[in-house]
Amino acid sequence: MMNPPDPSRRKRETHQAILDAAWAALEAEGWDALTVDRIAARAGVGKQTVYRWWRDKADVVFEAFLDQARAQVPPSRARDLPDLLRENARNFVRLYAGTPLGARLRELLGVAQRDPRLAEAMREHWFLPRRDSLRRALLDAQDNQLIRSDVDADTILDLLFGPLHYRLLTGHAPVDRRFADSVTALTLAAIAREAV
Amino acid sequence: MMNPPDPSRRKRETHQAILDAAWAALEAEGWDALTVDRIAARAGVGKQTVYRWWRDKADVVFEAFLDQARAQVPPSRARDLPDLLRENARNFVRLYAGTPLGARLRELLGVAQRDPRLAEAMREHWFLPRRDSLRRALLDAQDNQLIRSDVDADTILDLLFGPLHYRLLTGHAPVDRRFADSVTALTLAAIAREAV
Amino acid sequence: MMNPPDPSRRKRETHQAILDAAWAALEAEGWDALTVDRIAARAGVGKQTVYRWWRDKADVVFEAFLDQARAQVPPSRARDLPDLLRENARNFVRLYAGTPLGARLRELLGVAQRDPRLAEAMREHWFLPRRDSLRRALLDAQDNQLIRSDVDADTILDLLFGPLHYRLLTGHAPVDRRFADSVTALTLAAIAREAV
Amino acid sequence: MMNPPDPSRRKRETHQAILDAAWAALEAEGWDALTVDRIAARAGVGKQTVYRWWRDKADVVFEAFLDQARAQVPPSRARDLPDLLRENARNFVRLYAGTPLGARLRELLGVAQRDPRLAEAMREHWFLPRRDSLRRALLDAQDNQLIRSDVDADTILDLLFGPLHYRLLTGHAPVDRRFADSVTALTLAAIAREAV
DNA sequence: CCGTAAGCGAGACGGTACGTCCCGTCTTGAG
DNA sequence: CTCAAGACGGGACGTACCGTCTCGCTTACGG
Repeated sequence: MMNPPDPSRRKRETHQAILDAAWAALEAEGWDALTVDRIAARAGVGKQTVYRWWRDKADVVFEAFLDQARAQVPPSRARDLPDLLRENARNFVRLYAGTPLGARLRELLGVAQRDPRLAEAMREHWFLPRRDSLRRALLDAQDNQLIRSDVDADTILDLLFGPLHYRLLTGHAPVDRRFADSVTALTLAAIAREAV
Repeated sequence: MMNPPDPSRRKRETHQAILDAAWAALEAEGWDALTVDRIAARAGVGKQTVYRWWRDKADVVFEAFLDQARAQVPPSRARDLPDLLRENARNFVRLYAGTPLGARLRELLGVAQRDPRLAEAMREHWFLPRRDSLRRALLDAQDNQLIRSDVDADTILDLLFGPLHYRLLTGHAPVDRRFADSVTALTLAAIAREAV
Repeated sequence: MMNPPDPSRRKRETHQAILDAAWAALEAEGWDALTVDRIAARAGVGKQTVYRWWRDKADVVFEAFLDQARAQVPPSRARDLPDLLRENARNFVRLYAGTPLGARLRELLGVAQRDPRLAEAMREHWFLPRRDSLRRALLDAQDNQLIRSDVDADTILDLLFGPLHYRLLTGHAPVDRRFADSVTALTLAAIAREAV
Repeated sequence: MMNPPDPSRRKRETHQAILDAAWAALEAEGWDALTVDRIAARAGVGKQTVYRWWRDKADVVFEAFLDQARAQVPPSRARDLPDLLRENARNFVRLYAGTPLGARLRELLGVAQRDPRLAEAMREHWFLPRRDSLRRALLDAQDNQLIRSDVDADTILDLLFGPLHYRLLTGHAPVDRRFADSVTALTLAAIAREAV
């Protein structure tokens, strides 16, 4: 029915206006109060223009989220693995605990539980990229026998990020710097080379 | 306008019929296809009767979920802490990875990200009860100096459950028995008493 | 299912309290805002007690209406037929045009269009009684050759009451004393004995 | 929240489909069994589309009624005023007494008693148009001194239509051709020029 | 003078229509 | 020819009432 749109003809300002409108509305009202109608109206754009380039509300919102989050990553200053893990854990806390960005991350991950396409997009564009650099560092450390080699790097990443996300999503206890540091320390303890 | 209903006058069969209908419909169609109308119709009940006792769909469904999950907990055979942790991790995998129950848990936790009241209910009636017995065991072990005492028991629980839930929700890697055992082992390693 | 209730055990105050509550609520809010729940609550009575003695809302309300209207009929002072007709027309205007009673009469007659049982009740307990005394006077006048005898008395009554009700219900023009007198005069003209 | 819709963008077939569905359902089931959901479903239309263009059920149904009634008016053959009045009275009986159209007219007029906006619409689009041509004829006759000039034309119209509607709504006696002719004759008698 | 059956206040219940909201698709008219 | 504006089919929502039913309590009459 609908020919695939020609991306080269896409208007750059319109694209950004939609993302901005989506993020503004999202930040102001949260996921549930957000409607595609409102995004379009706020962006001064026809609804069809939104649906031409994104599949659905989740799709736009996730891109708007990425667009925002992109700006937030500070450059790493870590010099060794412990530093790096700690820095990542602390960044997580700083960026997502108690911030609009964190609230949106929670909402998006929530929606993804019932929306496989969003889930796939989040894995590919959010979780995996963030894990990749750390995974490389872990593999390096294993190669250099700085940490145990009998544990899958991905499992180690889960040991670090799992508790942080778990608390973020369940809210049973605060996600603060102290917690970040505890998790980092425990993870490091868990993967320390066995005493010889 | 509407006085709070009197729970003592609640019809017992009706209550159960609604939970059963909710669960049946949920299992058959999933969260999104589920409507309060259908729950009511399937239970042979007026829609208002649902809304009299539950605030919304999420509320009913969570109670139906609890009602189902209650039956599934096998008695523990664990004799020491490592056993207990491993048993819990394996139970998690068995009960929630790739089962309808797990799919519902994911959906509910997802919805809870945009529904603070459901979030609160899940904390109180789902997460905390499951953590409590383990927390007691951890505190015991700390008292008896079997594990490190300088780490908060809740943090240890997050180290165990965090990774499991994280994978369940993000789906970036399988949640299987191997993973359960890895996480258990790493957690135990992390909290082992320092070599003296 | 339900045995017919024993009227001798009916509580007199309760009966009146319900009628009063119905009328009070009706006067305050009009037919549509009126619910049996509210009548019962206002009367301090169980809903079932209402349904025990009346078939439905229309039934109660009509009795409440009759109960009110009963008090309003002034004694007739008319001495001849023209006087009597004029008095009736003027009473109609005074009692029903622009009064709560009139608004309720309109509403009830409106509801009766879709409720044959109410229609029947209104004919029997409202319209016919009011027509009867006038009909007798008309028949008398015909016997005494004061008016034409070749016209059905009921038709004459309709000639008098029809226009009044018609305006009351359609509201296309005011229902005032002037109109009442015009209709009376025209009716009298219509039934005057032919000039010999 | 909702801007007023732009009538020029209204889909013509949809409009008619809704009116047809409303009338069909109305004829088949009567006012009370009629629901907006069913109208929409039968018209193959979203419920919102109904509510976009009509305020409520009464609004749609009245337009559907007008749409039907429009087709039913036979051309007049009357040559003088008596003829014209008689023709109108007989048409009333033929079209509304004992016909679906009449039943709907009764129901609508009934509902209008509790719905001022419908009442206004009926006055403007139903009663007044039908009175206008007759009123003109009456004024003509008065100018030509064929009938009394001291009586308001509207009052004369009420004298003719009042009794017909009154019987239609109260049902205390048949609305038949005989009655139509009686009322016509009496009305003519009432407005005849005084014998000089 | 007591038991038993009815009336009663209270309100939960099955059922049904309402009118609103949003989704994602389709249509139109102005630039 | 594009695209803002928004009408459209579809469908869930949560509310309101209807008239029935169920629960204890209280009242009054008959054994």
